[in-house]
Amino acid sequence: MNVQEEKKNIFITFLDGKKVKFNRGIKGIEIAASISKSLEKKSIAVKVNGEYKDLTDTINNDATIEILTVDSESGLEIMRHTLTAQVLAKAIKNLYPGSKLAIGPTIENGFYYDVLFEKPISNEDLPKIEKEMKKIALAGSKINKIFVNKEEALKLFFDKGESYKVDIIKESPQEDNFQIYCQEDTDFFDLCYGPHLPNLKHIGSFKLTKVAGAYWKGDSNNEMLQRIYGTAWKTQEDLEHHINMLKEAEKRDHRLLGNSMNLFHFQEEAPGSVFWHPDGWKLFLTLLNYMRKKQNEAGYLEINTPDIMDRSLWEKSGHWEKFGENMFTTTTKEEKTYAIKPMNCPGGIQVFNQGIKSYRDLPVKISEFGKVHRYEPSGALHGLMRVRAFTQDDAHIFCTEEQLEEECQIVCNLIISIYKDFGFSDITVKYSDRPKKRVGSDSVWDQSEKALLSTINKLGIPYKVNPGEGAFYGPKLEFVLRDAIGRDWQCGTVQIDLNLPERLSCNYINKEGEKVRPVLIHRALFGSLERFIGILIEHYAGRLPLWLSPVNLVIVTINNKFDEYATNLHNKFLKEGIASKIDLRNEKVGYKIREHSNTKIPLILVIGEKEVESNTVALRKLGSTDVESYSIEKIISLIKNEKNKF
RNA sequence: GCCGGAUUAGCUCAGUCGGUAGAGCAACUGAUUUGUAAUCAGUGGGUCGGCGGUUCAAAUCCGUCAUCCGGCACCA
Repeated sequence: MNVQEEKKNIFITFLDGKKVKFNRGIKGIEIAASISKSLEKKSIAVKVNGEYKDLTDTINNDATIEILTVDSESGLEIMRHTLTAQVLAKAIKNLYPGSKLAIGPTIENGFYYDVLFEKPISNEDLPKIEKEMKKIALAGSKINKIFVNKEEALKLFFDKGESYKVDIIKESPQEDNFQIYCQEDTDFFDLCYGPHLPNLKHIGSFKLTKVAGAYWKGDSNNEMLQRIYGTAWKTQEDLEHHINMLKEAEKRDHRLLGNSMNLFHFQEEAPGSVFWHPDGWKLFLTLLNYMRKKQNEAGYLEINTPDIMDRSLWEKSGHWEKFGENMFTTTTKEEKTYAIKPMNCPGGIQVFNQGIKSYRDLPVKISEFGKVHRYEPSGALHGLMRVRAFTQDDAHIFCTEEQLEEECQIVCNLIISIYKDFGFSDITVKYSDRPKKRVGSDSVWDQSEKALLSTINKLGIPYKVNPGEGAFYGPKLEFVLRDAIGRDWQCGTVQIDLNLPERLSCNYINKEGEKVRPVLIHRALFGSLERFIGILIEHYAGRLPLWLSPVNLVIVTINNKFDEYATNLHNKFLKEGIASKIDLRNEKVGYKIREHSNTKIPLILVIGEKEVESNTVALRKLGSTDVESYSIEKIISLIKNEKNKF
């Protein structure tokens, strides 16, 4: 090959490894066309060396490429992106010419657009906007792109009155190659990093789902815009499938199930605080006792500390300054100010500080099922997931710097083994480092961050980094579980604290006979019992496994000839420690079964003539229509085995 | 806290143009004695979230507060 040719040609590598020679400056669409007519038609964008590009972008160097269609995940995302940035945005401008567009990105399963409307819109306006979007999509316009420099871009959007776009351009570090996308035969254009569909014929099925508020640039000091959410799919079938999934997920909502299972309620006089009903409290205690057992086995010592302590202690700990606005306080007649504890650590440390500790005592592991109160912002409250009063399965581990990493690992292993018992496998772990608002010196932070990072790396769990999201006193690991509707909630947590031991003067005597500071690990495994119960209810859709279920079984009679047999059986179960209910009502079996199925009792035992004659029970498990026959002894041993599983 | 929406019987919800409230389920009473997800009939049940205003008249219109819902921000 001569030099001339080398200049003219580039080599394109396809995903399957095939290498093909093309002219320098070839476009993605031309490569697609060279493969097949149908690919040319189906293609929507191209991935060049891992970067998403428009089909009309030129490729000037050797590259590995992938031609994208809406069949792929990334192709689908591009479709959603075009839908929001070109179709939704244009529909909004058509219907509300005075509105200002901010940003319109894609999200999991869909997209949103943030807009400042002259007059606020509500959910009722969505069908109208959706109709306009369909009209625009149906036109199937070609999408063209032009490049402009910063000055030109600023002028374009300034003239249009799009002040948010002007802001974005102003803040951009780039000087040239601002991409402006427009639709042929219309005057609509928008700034975008792309890529976009080549035309609107590729738009699939979509639905606008909700309107919500959102701050400009996500900063609560800025004005609030309105955010329109939508979901989009390749086909109508996919869309309907997704909507049905959402509907099913809504049925798992712990707030609804908690009501129908009679577990708890909330009321106006105590916003964010739970009224636990007998069965809910039973579940609560089952979890608490489970954790108590696990922690005893792991060498923790359980304590209990005051709920209300003097302001001075909270000032000393730093909470008063850093956490004050979230604390409930109370003042006595003598005008002494107390705080209701928002955290258990200062109390726990007072227990550690009693007496002199030797290095031989470490690590000291002190646990407390402490109920904490936090004045959470009203808009944050959400069923059991976000409350103002909750019980933590809290513990504080005091150890030497040498022990720190190993102790963190032991805790992480414990968390994972515990989540396994509840059927959680896909746990997200987040690592958060130093926030802006913090106490302690930077060298202390360096040390604690290093310890936590190396712990998680040794453990081999994949994790995400949340820069600046740590607690004010130290970096943390968070174990995140997902609720039925896909919202993430922090449950377990491991936090290193090199600050509080200093502030509250913890120490131990080392080998050399010197007083030194121990390192403190805060950790919670469920996190909050309330939140964990919320997650559990949604995870199991209310069908709690037998060992957790507040009611193990209900005995249902066919008619009142069998009352005596059923009552004896019920009493026998109770004696065996089985949570049994009995239903002797004069109702049809179907009626009783329906009712007890709705309250999610795991086992229904039906008693009729057959059972009385053969001294058996007819067992129907929740969610199944099969009926099995068991002898009394067999059913008792089965239930007891299941109950004592953990 | 912020934006939008909601609040009517124990629960789920209807209530038109402003004219003093209705259904289903549940509860209660009676009949029915029933074999695996709703037997029939009757009865009772409401300061329409609180307070204020407009009006001859307010569940309905306006204001305000509270709570809840969806997000945002916050989240030790």
